[in-house]
Amino acid sequence: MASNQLSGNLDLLLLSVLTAGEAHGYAVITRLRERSDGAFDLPEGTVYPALHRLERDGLLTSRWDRGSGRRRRAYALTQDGHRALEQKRRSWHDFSRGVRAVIDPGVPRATVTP
Amino acid sequence: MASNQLSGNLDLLLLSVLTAGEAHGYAVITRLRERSDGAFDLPEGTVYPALHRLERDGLLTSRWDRGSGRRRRAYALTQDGHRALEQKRRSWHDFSRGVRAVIDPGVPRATVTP
DNA sequence: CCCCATACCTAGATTGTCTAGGTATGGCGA
DNA sequence: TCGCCATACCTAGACAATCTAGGTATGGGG
Repeated sequence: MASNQLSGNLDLLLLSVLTAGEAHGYAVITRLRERSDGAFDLPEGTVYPALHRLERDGLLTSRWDRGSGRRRRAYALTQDGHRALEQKRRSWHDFSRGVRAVIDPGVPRATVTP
Repeated sequence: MASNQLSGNLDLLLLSVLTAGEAHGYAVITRLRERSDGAFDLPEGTVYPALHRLERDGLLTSRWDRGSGRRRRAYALTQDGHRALEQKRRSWHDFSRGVRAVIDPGVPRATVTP
């Protein structure tokens, strides 16, 4: 995948994989890789700080999980997190529609006003 | 549009609007805004340095155009530019497919191997 | 003849992702 | 049983890209 292409869309991806339910950081990375068929294989140094930032901004909560022997920090979406996810999904659709409109000149956009 | 969403995809957009033919920087900004229905209204401080970078990397050439009174720097795609554009289009398609796969869990991807 | 849209430019701020390190441990294979 | 690897977490600083905020100049319309 191109270098810094996911800049600005990482939050959308992280929040998305957490809609399936609580997960810890390492599992987020794994899920992301699996769900994208290997396209998104993010380094830990990218994901952990991003999760911390999202928690700081109130979109995620975390708890230490000692269930399976090994210590894990499990993350879950907050109410604000769900709202932000919806907003970011819309934003993504607008953005990708914009890109398509620019790179596929043949296909005109639907006109909004009659 | 979300803050830094176009990070990593700006080159794709710039090269795309230049496939229609030679254009100068200001016109690139205008075309981008029009073609995207206002979604991409990029500041000059973003576009001019990006054009310089693309020229430095050999994807664009430029010439000073004194045709219409006012001085303009007209940019055009090079051979490498065309190739890079194709590559970036493919990269975009892979990326957006990946995002869709992650954010729309219901829709499974086509399996590549039989 | 004045003003605004056009047209160009750049230094530095900002931000986000990645590199490159580090620590710790549970479980499996030898 | 013991060593090693995958799991699991973390952070400081590098790096790259975009944006902010300035600046200059000019042609043409009102």
